[in-house]
Amino acid sequence: MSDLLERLRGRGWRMTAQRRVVAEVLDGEHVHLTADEVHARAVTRLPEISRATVYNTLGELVSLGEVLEVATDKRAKRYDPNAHRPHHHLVCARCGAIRDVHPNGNPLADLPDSERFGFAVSDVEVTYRGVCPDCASA
Amino acid sequence: MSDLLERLRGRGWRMTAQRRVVAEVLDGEHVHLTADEVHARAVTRLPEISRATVYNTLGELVSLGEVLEVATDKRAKRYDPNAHRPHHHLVCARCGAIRDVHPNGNPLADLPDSERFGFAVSDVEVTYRGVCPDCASA
DNA sequence: ATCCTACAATGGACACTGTCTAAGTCAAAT
DNA sequence: ATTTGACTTAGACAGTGTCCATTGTAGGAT
Repeated sequence: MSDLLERLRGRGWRMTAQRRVVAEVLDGEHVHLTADEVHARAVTRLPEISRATVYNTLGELVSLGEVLEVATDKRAKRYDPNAHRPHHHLVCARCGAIRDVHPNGNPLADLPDSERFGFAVSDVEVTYRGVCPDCASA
Repeated sequence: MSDLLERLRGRGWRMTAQRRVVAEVLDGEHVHLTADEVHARAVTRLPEISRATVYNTLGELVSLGEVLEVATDKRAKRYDPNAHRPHHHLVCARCGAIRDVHPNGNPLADLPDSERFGFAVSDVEVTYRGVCPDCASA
């Protein structure tokens, strides 16, 4: 994710130890942490980082389009660093595990004009639910 | 929605003034209230109804399959009484207005086995986002 | 190398959403 | 009318997120 740090610096983002740590924590595939989980992991690397800073930084990353907010469970928002390849989510109904998925077709095209109520529809978010292999065998 | 009350009574649901009021508040099409909005409206009809009762009653209606929980915005859960006709949602990105929509096709079929990660996929939820006519003209 | 200053971080208070509990109340079966 | 167990209540509590005044600092200017 050093390319992320590069991109951000190129946009005039002021680099601080806290922001670097947050970006590092978010690195990887199939990462979908809540803000407090990000904070917990960040603290192990930078003990004095505050919760407010993590929230602020996550909010900025979302505004910059580098990270997506995901509302798959109905509790906390989760943050998904995989913002540059469009994808949807598959969530385990029991344990909450989340995988990124790429369905066929284009759901946007499946919403006829008669069902758009005059909206300018620009985006669609698909959440599949099921039971993951671990929970099924338990 | 008196048919709802009938159905519930038929299932041995004990009828109380509070439950009746909650069910009445939820009546209608394109209704997607948060729990506290339901409480606010219920209070106008039954001033002493408590927040806990509204939460309990909504939870029971969800368990009974009479009302759906919807997580379209990332704040509070919303409750959708339109549980008997499957549908998805179209949300205004500015004002949060929500409409029920019925897209073509079956998104479940669009998730190939190779993208299921061994999950037993049982459900899919589609949220379209855009700008509603009111917000577009403002 | 040092200084400045605007931007960032801190931490604690606050707000919102939702859950829980103990005690009181009431619908409905008898 | 009585009884009983389910329902309701009020308020405390927990988790998530926001805000603000203060303090600290990155990075450009000197």
